[in-house]
Amino acid sequence: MTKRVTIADIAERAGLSKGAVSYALNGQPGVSEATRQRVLRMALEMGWHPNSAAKALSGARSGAFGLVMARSPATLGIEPFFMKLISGMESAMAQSQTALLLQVVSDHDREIATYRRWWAERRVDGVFLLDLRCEDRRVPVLEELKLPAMVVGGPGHHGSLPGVWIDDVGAMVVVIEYLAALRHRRIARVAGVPGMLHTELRTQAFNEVTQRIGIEATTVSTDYTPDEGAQATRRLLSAATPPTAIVYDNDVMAVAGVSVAHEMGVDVPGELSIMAWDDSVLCEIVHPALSAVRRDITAYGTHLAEHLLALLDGQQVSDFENAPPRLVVRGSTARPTVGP
Amino acid sequence: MTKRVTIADIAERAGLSKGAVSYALNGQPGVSEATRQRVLRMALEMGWHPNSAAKALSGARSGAFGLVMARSPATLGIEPFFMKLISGMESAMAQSQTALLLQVVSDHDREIATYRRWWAERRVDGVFLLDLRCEDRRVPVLEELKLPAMVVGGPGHHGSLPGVWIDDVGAMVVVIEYLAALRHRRIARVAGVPGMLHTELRTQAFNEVTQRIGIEATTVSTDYTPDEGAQATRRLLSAATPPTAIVYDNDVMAVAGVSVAHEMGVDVPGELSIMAWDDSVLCEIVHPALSAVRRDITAYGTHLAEHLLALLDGQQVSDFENAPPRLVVRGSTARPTVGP
DNA sequence: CTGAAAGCGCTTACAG
DNA sequence: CTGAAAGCGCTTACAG
Repeated sequence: MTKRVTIADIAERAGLSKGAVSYALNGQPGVSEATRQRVLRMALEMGWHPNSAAKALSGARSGAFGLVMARSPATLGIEPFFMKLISGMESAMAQSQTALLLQVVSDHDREIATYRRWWAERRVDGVFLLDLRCEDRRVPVLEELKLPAMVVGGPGHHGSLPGVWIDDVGAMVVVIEYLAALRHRRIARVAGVPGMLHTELRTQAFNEVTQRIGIEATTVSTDYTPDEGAQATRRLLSAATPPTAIVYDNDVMAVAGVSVAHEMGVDVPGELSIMAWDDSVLCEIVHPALSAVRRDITAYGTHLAEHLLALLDGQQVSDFENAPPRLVVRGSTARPTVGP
Repeated sequence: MTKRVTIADIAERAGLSKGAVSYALNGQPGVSEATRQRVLRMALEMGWHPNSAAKALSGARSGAFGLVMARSPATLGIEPFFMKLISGMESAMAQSQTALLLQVVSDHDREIATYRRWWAERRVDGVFLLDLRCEDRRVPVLEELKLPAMVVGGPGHHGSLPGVWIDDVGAMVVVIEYLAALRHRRIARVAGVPGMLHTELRTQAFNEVTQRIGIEATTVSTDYTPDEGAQATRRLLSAATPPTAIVYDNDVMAVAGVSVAHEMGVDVPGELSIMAWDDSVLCEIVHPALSAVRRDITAYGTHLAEHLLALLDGQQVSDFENAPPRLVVRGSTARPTVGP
């Protein structure tokens, strides 16, 4: 096991040319079925795996997809979202022997530089674009490079690149209608980073549905960190007529919100209902456990990878909407006990 | 920008052979300084980047390190540890144009299969081995493959592979002595997965120091999930003489512990002090904020990558101990108000 | 100091 | 159905 086996070794042992072995191994026409079986058996026996560099160099694919995460060190790793997404991607990629190249950068400039370098180096066959913005400089770059890409987000604002998303608008409607049915009349929203498409879609839906139902609505923007989530909560609860329900744009800010409520002596859910957006194990471990909008992130990742693989196979890939989110009700939401 | 630039293009433009261009680009002797500068300028102008496959195939490195995470979907992504570690690794790898290949698998069998495949495919130049166990089947496999590897953990039990670790034993001594100084006399430990080296090292240190000081000690094993952390806490607090302090092996279990205390009406820190092991933003967002053992995980990752790069450069790489952890005291630890 | 050539391990037209 | 050969884009001894 100290030397790597090549197709030349197999060819020699089988008494064939390297070309014939290659055809056999790749299921190409040009060899008899008997020969193919013999070669496949030998390759397995000898522990052959294709040299990824040689395969890539001879025109085939590099066998890797790229994922760049542009985030500040502070927000890195606190949301379970990304590991789940990655895990879902890989379960689809494993079957086609595709690896995942991960790069963490500080901003979009470096992210774009990474795409250009990967393209020039032929490092990856395609990429996943995270955190789509309404005006996203990265989209035209990927279009220009003709680097196959799947956008994590939508609908809209992803140019000619195919997008995969989850229906945020519908979920927001469900959330607000539920809270309204519980007789909440003042609802606030602690939103994520402005300019991100899903933030804007949710804000727009929030505004529309609250206006339609006749609910007093407030939105506060944050950078997704628990620190800003806590500050936003303090500000909202310090108002003359504070909201009786707050909807947070992620799980960690909602957890921070519960802590602020404790700190200020505000009863959850008696005086304040709290709703988290991505459901996660975090929502279950705080007290009270948090009601949340649950999305199947692993399936999201799987769909993204499947579509990117299809794109490379030359198939027509269109946009795709995942299964809609579900509302998971736990102890943090209830009919308010304090009158308006 | 639609066609990739190769050294042949540069050679033609410069009126040189491909070999000369290669020497110039790689800082090898064999070209005059003037020629080298001219070639470097041209390469930059023309947007040249080496084709990673060609480079790898011609005997050089693949330019990638591999990281396999063997975890159940349930525990995936809840600890900020890994993203921080990865981020630290990449900051060192970026300078040497090395990419990170990430693979998520379900168990060690698949992890080992991944190492064998990566080796045969020449996919990676080296790997990082996570979650070292006392009896670790993966170590002899990497030794057999002669795949350069850095072990995340130690000291000990990593065979001939170099390890990088943080002093868990010393940290445990500091933690217990601190709690003892606060007059805690019954301390429990909610430990991670048995068989993991750092779990065993901490347990051993916990037993030794509590015995030396004369403290009543209990250890409960878990799988690191908040669910088991919560259950362990309930069991400990239901005892006839419950502990007045609990040390948890990660942050999410400590947060779960706080929730259980709330749920059972146990005052933190009055009746129960809670200490988390890895400090993270989670510890800051709960109420009360958690005292914790803080380790510089990003630096940990950076050291790991630096050492693996050095190993590939043929340097003598020995084991390395990171800067010791620090005790960060917040609101969850105090002198117990209830007598023993 | 420079050029021509072989080789890395594959794939793929092109002849037989 | 099969073999011999060129080529992918680099690196690196080997001659000049």
